[in-house]
Amino acid sequence: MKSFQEKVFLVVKRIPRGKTLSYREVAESTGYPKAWRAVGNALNKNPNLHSPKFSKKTLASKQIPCHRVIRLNGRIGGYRYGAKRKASLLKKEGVIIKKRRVVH
DNA sequence: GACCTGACTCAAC
DNA sequence: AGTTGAGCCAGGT
Repeated sequence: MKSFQEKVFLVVKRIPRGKTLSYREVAESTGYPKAWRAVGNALNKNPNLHSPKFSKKTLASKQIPCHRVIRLNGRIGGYRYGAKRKASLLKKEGVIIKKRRVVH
């Protein structure tokens, strides 16, 4: 039985480039529709972020694209290395951001 | 097992 | 539009 956070990582991993998912969507995909809080928690401990290789300058997370997970209202939300980086990362992938909000 | 944390969400103001 | 309090949940202490 995979732990909850492993499922989260799995779901996040298969988010296609240029697309975003809300924490709630991710939670639902894992089978825990109301565990969005825990989703954020899981991403915070994301193994990807623990890897020094990907810190600071290297934005792209090849393992887990945690930057594609945003808030329900379209706002960026949080990011271990700052929401700004998350936003620029998203932009680079083709996501349109206006006034710190993601546009569908 | 109880208590605290947090990259969340919702409703109300 | 920004803040606040309550509700939510897995994981760590």
